Amino acid sequence: MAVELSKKIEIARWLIDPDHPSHEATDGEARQQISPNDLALLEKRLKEAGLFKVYEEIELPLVEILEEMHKIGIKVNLEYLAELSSELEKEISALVKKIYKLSGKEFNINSPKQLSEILFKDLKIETSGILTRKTGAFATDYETLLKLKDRHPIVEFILNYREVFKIKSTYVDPLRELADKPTFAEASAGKNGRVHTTFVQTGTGTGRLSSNNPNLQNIPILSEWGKKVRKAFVAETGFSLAAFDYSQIELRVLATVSGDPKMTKAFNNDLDIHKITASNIYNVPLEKVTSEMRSAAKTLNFGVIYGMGPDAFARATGFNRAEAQKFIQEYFSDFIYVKRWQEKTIQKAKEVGYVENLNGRRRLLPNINWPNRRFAAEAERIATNMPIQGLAADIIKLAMTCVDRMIKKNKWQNKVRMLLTIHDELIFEIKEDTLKDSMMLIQSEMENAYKLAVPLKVDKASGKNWSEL
DNA sequence: ACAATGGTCC
DNA sequence: ACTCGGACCATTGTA
Repeated sequence: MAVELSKKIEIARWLIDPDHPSHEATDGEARQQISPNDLALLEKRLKEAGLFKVYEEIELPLVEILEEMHKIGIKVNLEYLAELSSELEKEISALVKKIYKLSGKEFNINSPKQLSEILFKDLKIETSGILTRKTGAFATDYETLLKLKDRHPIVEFILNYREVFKIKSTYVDPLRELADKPTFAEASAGKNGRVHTTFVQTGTGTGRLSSNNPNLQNIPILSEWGKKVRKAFVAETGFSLAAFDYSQIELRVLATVSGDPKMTKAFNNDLDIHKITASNIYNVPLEKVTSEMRSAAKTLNFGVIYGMGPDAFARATGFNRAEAQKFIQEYFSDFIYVKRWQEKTIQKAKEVGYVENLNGRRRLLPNINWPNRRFAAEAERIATNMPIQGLAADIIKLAMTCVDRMIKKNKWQNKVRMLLTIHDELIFEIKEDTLKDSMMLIQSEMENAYKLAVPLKVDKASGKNWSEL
């Protein structure tokens, strides 16, 4: 089955300028109908920009795979979700009562404005060190409330309320609402309690996919309530769910693009990268690395990918600014190739006005040369992040195509179903009798989907529901 | 409708 | 005062 012309055009436009909103199809609005001739023009531009391989070998093969994933959907346990919803409802009303009692009046807890009034005016909680918002109200976000925990007993209940309300309103209830409601009619396969997310292929600046209606790429995992949400995603009778995630794919990409010998060596020896980093920046032998040291190193590793500055690193770790600065300096003296690669990448971006990853996927950076340092710095962070995030995205997209091909080669279409892609992770629904064999092959396809300077490592797990993965 | 605030994920 | 990349979505409150 061939890819729709309009889809090709959408993808082509997006590849040329991924941040430009115009590639998305709009309905009623006065939007020029694009003639078939324009695709030829767009494809010519793709070739000129070195984007044609990404277009043809990564994006186009993915179109039908994503359509299939949308049609199949993932099964949710609706009875369980209904119970969970009423359990949450009870929890919410209990918390509401306590909060009203402690505040002495009824108000809308969901309103940051009203909440701020209650906390800092009515209850007269000390405001020292509390940020104020644009609107003038004091902040009431999680970080802030944590600071207030010792100042008033109500805070604990607010925190609990926030969590429970979030779970119910953002996940549990929408999932119930969206079950059996695919976006396209032809995807409907009757009432079987499946949720049909849409993976948007042209929705990000870096090349990643996004997911909406519902977004299944941000289902909770950390909290206990979050795990209960994950339990709602189940395999059909006779099937299991199986998850495969790339281990440290972005840092492996960073090791590759920077050519950093220390980082490369760490991955080639399959060592714990955060521990290695900690050992380097703290100048202690591996055996002397504590969990706190590893944790700080982990933050720093991610920070480097995101272009994090000293302030953000300090805030994330609790170090003061000077200490944070010292650690960052130490990091770059240890991983000097990483520093050099970042500088080179920014330099190049300033010259040509865009960045590109190893496959030629690009992102335009119109403000990287702006005099406004705020904007320029933001563009610089994007410049050093996109080649990493964007290559990781390419890899998983290629892996999806490889796995799809493998499934067809084995005639497993009815036994192995690709359901979800969550940036560095793929989730399948697999018939029991094929579980073991197919899991080995999927893992292998993913690990061999792309050649980096270091191995790609994929961890796998299976279970009857998502929380077991 | 849209901005502001807040929260969940990788 | 503020510098952490990429997404989606719920709710409130104002226009």
